[in-house]
Amino acid sequence: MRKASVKVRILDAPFAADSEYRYLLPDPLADSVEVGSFVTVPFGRGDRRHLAVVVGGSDEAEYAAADGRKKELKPVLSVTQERFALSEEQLGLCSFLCSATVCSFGDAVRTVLPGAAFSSLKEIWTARAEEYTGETSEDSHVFGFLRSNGSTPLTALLREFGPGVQDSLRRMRKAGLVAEDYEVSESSNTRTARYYTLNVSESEASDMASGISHVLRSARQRAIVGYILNNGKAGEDELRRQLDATRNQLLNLCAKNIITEHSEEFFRDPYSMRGNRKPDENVLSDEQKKAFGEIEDLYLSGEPRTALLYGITGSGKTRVIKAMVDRVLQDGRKVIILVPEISLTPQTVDFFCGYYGDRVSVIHSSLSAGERFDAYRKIASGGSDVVIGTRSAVFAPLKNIGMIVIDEEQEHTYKSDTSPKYHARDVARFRVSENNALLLMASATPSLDSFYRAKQGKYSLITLKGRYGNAKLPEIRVVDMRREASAGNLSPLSGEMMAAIGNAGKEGHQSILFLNRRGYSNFEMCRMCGEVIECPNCSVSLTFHAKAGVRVGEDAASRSGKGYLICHYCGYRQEVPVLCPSCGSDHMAFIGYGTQMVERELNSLFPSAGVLRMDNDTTGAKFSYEDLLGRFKREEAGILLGTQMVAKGHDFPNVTLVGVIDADSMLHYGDYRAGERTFSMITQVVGRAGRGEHPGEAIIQTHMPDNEIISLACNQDYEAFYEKEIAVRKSYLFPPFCDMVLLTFTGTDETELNCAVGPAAEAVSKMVRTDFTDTPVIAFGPFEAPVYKMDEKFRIRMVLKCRLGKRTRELLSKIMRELPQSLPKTVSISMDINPSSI
DNA sequence: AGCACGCCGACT
DNA sequence: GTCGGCGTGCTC
Repeated sequence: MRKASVKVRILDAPFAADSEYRYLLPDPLADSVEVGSFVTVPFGRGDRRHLAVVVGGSDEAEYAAADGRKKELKPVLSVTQERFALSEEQLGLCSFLCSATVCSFGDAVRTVLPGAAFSSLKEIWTARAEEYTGETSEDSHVFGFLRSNGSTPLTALLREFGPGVQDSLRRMRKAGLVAEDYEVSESSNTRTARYYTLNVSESEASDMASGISHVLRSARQRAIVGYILNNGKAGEDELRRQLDATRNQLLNLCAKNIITEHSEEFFRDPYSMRGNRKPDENVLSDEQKKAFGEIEDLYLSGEPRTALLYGITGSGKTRVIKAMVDRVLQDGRKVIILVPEISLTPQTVDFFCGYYGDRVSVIHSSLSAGERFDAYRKIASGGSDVVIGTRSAVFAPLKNIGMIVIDEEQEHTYKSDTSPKYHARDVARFRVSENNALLLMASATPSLDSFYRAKQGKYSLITLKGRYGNAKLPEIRVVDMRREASAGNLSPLSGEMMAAIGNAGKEGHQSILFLNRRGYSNFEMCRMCGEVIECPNCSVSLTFHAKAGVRVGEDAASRSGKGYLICHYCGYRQEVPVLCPSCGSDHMAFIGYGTQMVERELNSLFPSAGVLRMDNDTTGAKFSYEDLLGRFKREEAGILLGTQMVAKGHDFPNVTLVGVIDADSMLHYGDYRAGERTFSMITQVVGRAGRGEHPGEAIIQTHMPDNEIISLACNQDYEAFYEKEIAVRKSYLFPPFCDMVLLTFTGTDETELNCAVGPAAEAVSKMVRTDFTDTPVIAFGPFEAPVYKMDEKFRIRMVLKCRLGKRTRELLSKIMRELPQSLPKTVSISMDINPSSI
């Protein structure tokens, strides 16, 4: 680039200082610097070197400083990371992310590039003189250290000498005694995760863990064995975090042959082996042909368009999508297909991998950093025509995108829960308009947002009504659990449910049961004083989890030693108290039920059926989803019981019964989307039954058979549900009739947080009042977060209802820039625009 | 976030 | 009179 200077964005600048800066472009660098190049530049008073990305050129060589005087620009020092240079579209994506999520430019760059390809500059110090000729003894120590150890990263020096070392280094640099160098630290590709399994029988392990056998004298080692026994296997990270285990303790246990160490060698791309399917058999029904035609017309318009493909489960959405992918590839253009979660939608992934073989790149969460990087380079160099993956795949560096597909469009996994908190749908819309391409969203239960836009004509609505083949929607029965209770049945399973499971088994069919609550019992409570055992780090009750294979009685004494109380928010675990910690009574009761208890119930009711439980506790290890689903598909078990994860994915032709054990459980979250989520979940689960030649049946257990959402879900009537729900949203002003911004104040010191929040909220309200006298922005709060204390941090929130636009975004950015300055160091703020849950 | 400038209290 | 506390404001 032949320019006097360049405009850059500093990558690790603090949010308040995150703006465009200009630097002189020295002649020797001019040829290797382009828009999108990564460079290093001196920044701040100390002229520390920072990584920056070039966003443009300029002819000027000076700038006006804050005091109005002209100042000379500093020079660009070097060009680095040339293989990562950002394309025009990627730069645009970064700016888009910044404004859409209120994040720094650096955060955006790191999101667009593979993983943490490079995090920041590593500062390395080296002695540059033979002898120390300075004055202070501190300096002489540091100098001596550098002399004898050679070049040392600053982080290591800080560890060795403490924060004062920075002053020493600066003094000695002035005297020419030491010098720093910088290198870009790329996250290593060789990270191998280690995990451990038992090498002794369960009963031996159990004796060791409880101390009955005296093999293990250290409490820590006993805890480790107990943990692995309880979980089947355990990762090293997990053991370090949960039990403070050290590598030495683990090696010790390995040496005693009690546990075995494995390293994560099968971390490879599990989808690379998928065979080829014949590229034919995609015969569309008349209705599907019509849908395809409409979508094709939108695609051919040559303008950015969005289509919402709405069709009930089994209506063949995937076939229509496949036909469109073929159509786009024919033109030599590329396709991105987003799925909610790879391991939960294996059939979609298999389907496309089968057809397109090597031309597909799959991006999924279990790729190691190195594999992720390889996939990125393959895609960037034009080696893939189709990219299929979870939300981050929306950033795939494909050129000439013709279509982006979002399958199961309503899923909340498309919204990132870490900063920058982007929604893949928004990013997809941006890329589609950059590429004049088509955005195709598909769902059986679209989000209210999208269906509303479709109804308004902003999206083109394409509907599939028929279930193809001989598949019919299952017959649905609703069971009133209040009646069960008054008839004396206190089991989580109603008489009707038990009978149906039994019948399915007798006929050689399988059942899927859905319960959105893991663990054994919900919580432990004292009958005498009402005390509920809570997590010490979070303001939530602890859930009782039984150890694998252990039968559990009803009182605390019989449960102690047979499991743990576990926090679902931070992972904290403790033994089961037999006596109430508050009043000392021994009347401790366990309330509520989860998947573990239902599993036990099923095993005793149907001892020969075979029960597979699928929840977060049984799918911890890599590929255990695939294992469980595979075993169920091969009909090694008659009953699949699990949380949300049983609702999606595989076709199980032999499943005739689907049971929703507690349809109400999700309705009671204080979230305006609880209804939407309940509806979608029930609809999905019900759609699992009767996909083969046998008619299906669904049983829905509820305490509120008259609840409108439950009954609409039972009737599978999405449109009636939509009409009802959209009216509620309109009258209470919720999305899609407004945008929501969630502002969270987090602090470790409760008093300091509480003192700071009042004035901060007042400052926010004031900004809203002064800047927005015309457009309505309504500020609510501050109030405590639903889980006020989590992982030893306290959280207080504000909610802004507004309409996102240029000015509102500026306001939000101003809040994030200015508010932190008036907050104590222990309090931080974060912002989530249109959060997936409240 | 660093880093320097600047304006007040406990020391020689 | 000076050293040093950390409040305030800027970073091309």
